[in-house]
Amino acid sequence: MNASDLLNRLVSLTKRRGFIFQSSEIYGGLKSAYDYGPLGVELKRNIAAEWWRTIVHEREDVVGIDASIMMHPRVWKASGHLAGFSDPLVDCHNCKERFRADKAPKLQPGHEIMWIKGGKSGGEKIKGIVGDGGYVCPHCGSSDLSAERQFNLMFRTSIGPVDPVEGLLDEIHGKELSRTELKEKLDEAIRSTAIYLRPETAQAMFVQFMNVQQTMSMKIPFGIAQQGKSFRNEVTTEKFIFRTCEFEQMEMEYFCEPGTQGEWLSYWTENRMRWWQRYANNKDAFRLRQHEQDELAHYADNCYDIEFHYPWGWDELEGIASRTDYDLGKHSEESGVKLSYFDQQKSDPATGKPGVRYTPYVIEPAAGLTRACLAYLCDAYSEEEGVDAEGENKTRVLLKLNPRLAPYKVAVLPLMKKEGMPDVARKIATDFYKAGINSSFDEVQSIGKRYARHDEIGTPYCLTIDHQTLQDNTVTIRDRDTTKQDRISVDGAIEVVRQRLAHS
RNA sequence: GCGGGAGUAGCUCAGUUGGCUAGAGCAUCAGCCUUCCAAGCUGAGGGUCGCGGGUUCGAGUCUCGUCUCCCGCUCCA
Repeated sequence: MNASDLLNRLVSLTKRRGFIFQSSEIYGGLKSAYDYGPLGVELKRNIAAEWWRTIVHEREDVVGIDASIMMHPRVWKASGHLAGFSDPLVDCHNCKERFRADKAPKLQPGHEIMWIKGGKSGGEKIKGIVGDGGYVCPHCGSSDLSAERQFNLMFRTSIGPVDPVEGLLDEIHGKELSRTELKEKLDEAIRSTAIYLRPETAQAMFVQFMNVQQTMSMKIPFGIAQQGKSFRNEVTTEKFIFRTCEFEQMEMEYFCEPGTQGEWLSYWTENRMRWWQRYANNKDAFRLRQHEQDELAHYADNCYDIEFHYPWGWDELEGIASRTDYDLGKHSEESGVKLSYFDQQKSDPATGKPGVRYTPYVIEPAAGLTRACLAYLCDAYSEEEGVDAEGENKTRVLLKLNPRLAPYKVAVLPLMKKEGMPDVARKIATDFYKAGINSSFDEVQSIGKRYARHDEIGTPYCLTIDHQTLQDNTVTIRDRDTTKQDRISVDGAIEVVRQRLAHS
């Protein structure tokens, strides 16, 4: 099976079985937006819950928050997103590539150059003059370029019931304005009420640093964690749910003493790698990649990516950045509020007096939840060749999801719709519901088809109620991966499943 | 956004040089049957062929536009 096949089969399976649907499908679909169906939402929540459990609940040094998606516009000014998210882009009329103007090869304006008309495919050699931008196309060298255009990568909307454009209309009514003047007034009017959907969850953790540290009496080193939606008006989108304009993040900001960021970066990269591998079948599908010096964001002094081997190759899953004191520093500067930490355990190196104040450094493990869904689905998808009861060849499709991540933990199946088996099964299923173990009661069609269906949606355990159940109150428990069955008592079934989940 | 490929039932697909009421398998639903790894029988529902124009006596088929998906560029978690 090639890479494209795997992705196609996954797209097909996730739709057919109620994991992932295209957004607004009946209206032709919205570009790069997806809805999580009944099984998809379970998978996504299970992954998120495992992250929260291991990052927040099992640690004394990390607490969670859930911040508003809309924040004060100055947050984005301070973070650099308002400026940094607008990059001037240029289209090449010759080879049709688009590139960033500030990354294009610089030449003196007016300088004469040669390039091959027709782009990469070759063609006629022609001469040109470098334009006012002072650069040429980095792909073909052409100077036949479009104007620079701004693409704002944050979603902008306005807050307040009054449309800012209304007031502007009154103001300019009857006035003769040039295009430039009009654009300025329009920008000003829109900016006056503009707010942005957050392009990352991180900033709230910096902005609320003092509130969290003080109310929870947190001592450095400590972390603030958050899961939630973020929005980016991506120039392009691609590959199913891999990159979408609306996406979900699981981010943690770990505040530490300056100078210790190196060891904490090592600690968290190792910790996070182990976490990803823990729920995967193929541990080798995850790898760590250190950023090159020229690849680092301006605020980072070091950064690792955890990459997953997707059907199209290695690509990003989580970034673990050493962000120095950049973020707290910027917000402190912009807001005028001191965002620092007073460490009473240490003494001031300058004066020797007890207690020292400093701006903490930050290690940020930032994972994509929607990407996690895709990665674990890719990891889980398997096909096994075999023969059916008639001796014909068949393919068994199964999602080998870790039981903790699987949408249903248990399927409760009456062997037949007879002899009261459905009633017995329904009672067992109800006990599982009450025990907080997500389970499915399923009596539709033959037992073989039901096993196959649950293999395909990743249900790790099937409990089957058969003739013997009616005699001695036992059921069989079938393992998804091996298809082996054990016979266990009905009364102990919940405990057996709990034990297996605990050890998976 | 640019270049390439694609879009017919829930899924996978067939549909001839433009020509009968658009089909198959699987899936779904109902009934019968009762059998532990995608069983059988009977029946049913489900499509304005992605959407919108155009050409034509006639369009799933030709043409234009548009939307969406996949591949490449670009960007990022």
